[in-house]
Amino acid sequence: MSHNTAEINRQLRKSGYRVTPQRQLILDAVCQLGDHVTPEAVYDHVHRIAPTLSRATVYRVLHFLTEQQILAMVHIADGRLAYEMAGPEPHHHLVCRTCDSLLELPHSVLLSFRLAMESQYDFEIDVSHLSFFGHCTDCRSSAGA
Amino acid sequence: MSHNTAEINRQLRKSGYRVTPQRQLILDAVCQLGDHVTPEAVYDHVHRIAPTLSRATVYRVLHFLTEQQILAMVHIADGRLAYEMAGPEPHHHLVCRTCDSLLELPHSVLLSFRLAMESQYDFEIDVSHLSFFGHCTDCRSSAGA
DNA sequence: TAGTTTGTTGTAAATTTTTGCAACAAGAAA
DNA sequence: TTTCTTGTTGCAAAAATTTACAACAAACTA
Repeated sequence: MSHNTAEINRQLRKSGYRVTPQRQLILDAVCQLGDHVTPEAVYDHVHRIAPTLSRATVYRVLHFLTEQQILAMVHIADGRLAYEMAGPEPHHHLVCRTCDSLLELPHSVLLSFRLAMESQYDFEIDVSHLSFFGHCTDCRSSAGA
Repeated sequence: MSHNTAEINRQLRKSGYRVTPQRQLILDAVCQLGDHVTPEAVYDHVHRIAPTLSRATVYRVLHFLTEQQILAMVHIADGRLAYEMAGPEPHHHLVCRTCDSLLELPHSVLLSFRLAMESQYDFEIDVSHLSFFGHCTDCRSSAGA
């Protein structure tokens, strides 16, 4: 848990948005809860602190903070969504379809791929976060075959 | 629309599953409706033909056919899910976030990336379909900056 | 073809996520 | 501090997705 609150608040106000207690609570929650935080986990967490804070607000704020690039949207198993802090250094995930484990992928391994798409297709891939699905070491070896 | 019905049916029965009219209708629908078919689009389509076919069945069958690798799950914008036929020839998409255009990516450009993940992380990426989001040539040049 | 097994479906309810709208309140200005 | 504008929130309802369970029916066997 360590985001520059002052800087984020300045950024929001500068863009004409407001800094509300709800937004701060939700941002803190994602920050504290870690790498792939589900909306429900955020709601459970903030609801203890602010019982009137509604689910609708959780969803809206998560979406909003993602648009502001303060959070990043993460695809976890079976098409579910989660969120995490959007650090200055993007990272990505290898998601195991069998055991749902997440493996972090450093941004560097995607740079060449991104450059290739840019030079070959003149297409600029948004790499704030990517998830790749497949099967991890353990599940592959225990799958028989 | 051209999937080998007989072969698929044989595959299902061999695995102990059943070939039902609902499954065939839903598979046909995805096939006809093309790339990135949403559950709702499937439901609208099959519901005209079989009014009693329920939404629950649509969701269940889409999930089931994906597990059987007959369909592929596709992530479309803002975390929504869609489906398409999982052909023997995987292909991928560059999805423009501005104009929604689709650019097809031949499977070959992903092979080296996939091999890298396998050798470096011992993780086997499922590449039946991948979507990358970003911005295409046209939208990048007209976006100013 | 009739009988049996058990995978599937439809219904309805539970969950999850989104949305309309009136009341509220953050931030700017006076 | 008070006032004003309008971005935000909470509520409740709508929409999307999942799940429990009894009835149904696909596929196998005789």
